[in-house]
Amino acid sequence: MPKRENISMSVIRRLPRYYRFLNHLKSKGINRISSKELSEKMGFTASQIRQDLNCFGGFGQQGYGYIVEQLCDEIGNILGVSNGYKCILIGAGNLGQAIASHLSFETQGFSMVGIFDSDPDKIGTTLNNLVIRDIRTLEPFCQEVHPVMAVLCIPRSAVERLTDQLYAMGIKNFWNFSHYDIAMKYQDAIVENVHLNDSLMTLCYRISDQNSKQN
Amino acid sequence: MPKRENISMSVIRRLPRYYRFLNHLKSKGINRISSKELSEKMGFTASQIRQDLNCFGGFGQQGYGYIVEQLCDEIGNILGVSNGYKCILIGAGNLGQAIASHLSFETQGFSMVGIFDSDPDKIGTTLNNLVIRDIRTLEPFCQEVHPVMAVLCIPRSAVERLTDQLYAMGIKNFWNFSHYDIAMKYQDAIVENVHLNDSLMTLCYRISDQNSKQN
DNA sequence: TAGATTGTTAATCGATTAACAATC
DNA sequence: TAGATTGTTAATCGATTAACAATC
Repeated sequence: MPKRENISMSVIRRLPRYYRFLNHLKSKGINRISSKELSEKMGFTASQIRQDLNCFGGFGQQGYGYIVEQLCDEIGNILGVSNGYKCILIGAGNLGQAIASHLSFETQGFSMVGIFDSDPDKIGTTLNNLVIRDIRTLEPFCQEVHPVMAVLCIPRSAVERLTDQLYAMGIKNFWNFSHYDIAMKYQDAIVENVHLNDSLMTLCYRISDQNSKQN
Repeated sequence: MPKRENISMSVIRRLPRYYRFLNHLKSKGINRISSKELSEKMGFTASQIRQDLNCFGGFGQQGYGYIVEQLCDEIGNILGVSNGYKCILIGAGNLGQAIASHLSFETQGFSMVGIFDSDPDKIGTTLNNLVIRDIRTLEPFCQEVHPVMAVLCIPRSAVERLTDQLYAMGIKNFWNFSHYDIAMKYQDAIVENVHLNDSLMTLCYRISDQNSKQN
């Protein structure tokens, strides 16, 4: 199997884009593609594409290119899209609801098995075919079901205590929408942060910057 | 004023983190901080912090450090947090609702002035104190109010036509939650993408990768 | 003044791009 | 076989880190 040794985050973050684009090509019935064609359509360089792919193995054929479906499957395997890791959602507010219903977790490598909230009005109602459970029942639930990842859609103030609890129960992988810095406290945790505020402020900077240059 | 010339995205993406952390220090009543202290608390190197800040000007005092409130204000200005750029939200589904209510746009440099959707059940109802308008009234609205940024919370299939329309009306800045590649088509657009699926798949890769290493 | 810490230049490290030999 | 395109090595570019002179 692949060579794969300390792949850089720069490469890893491009994998989903390749996967998505190859799926798109596949659905259009395209069989074969060269790194040059891919580069033009995706806005990378052909060199980078070949470098990236060769971190994991030689998936192409010299003089021919890559077979779309095969490459797509390979990248899917590398990403682990069919692993179905059990995950739970903490916080069924607006954002939690959006996350739960917007993403088809099944096809992205995860399977949502539980949703938790502390709001009595929400507990017992259903979201995305799952009952919203009382956050106080988190521990017995985890002991029985053993989820491996938690999606954190709760305010920063609530995150510290909850991550402590989750970490103690063996959940060390987080998709974190709060601004609490989990990776700083738990060095061996795998944390993927989505900082919407930061993203928005970056956009703000870029608009401001362009405006100031036009004067 | 600042030197600021072709700041790299790496630097720009760290600015919101500085801003957030300095606000936090300010709220704790801390007056002064050195790059060394900041580096330990934020997980950057002191060198990097000084390099980053000096892209925009010399905000510190030799032998003393930085005055928290002053530095915070400077970064806030650089980001343009009080610019109040008018923006509109397209798509009031789960994600759009979450975005609209989760973020206090006023304090992030933007002011939400309109929400649009095509669903008759949603049109006319209110969200975050704004009436959800018929997407067909987008053009007259924009001609009157002149928003400068659009938040796109609509499916990929709807984005192409809509961005064409928005671009034609002079809106060239986008906070894009879909997977349609706006920047590829409109070279002069400023696009901030939030690709939740990609983020999730990256997490999936990292979990899979660690698991495979433990065997 | 002496000590501390900045601003800035130089060195290192890593990521991207270019070049080309291998080979389908 | 000739042409095309990969896999891979070498060159370039950019970002991070280290070092230190300037100075509060």
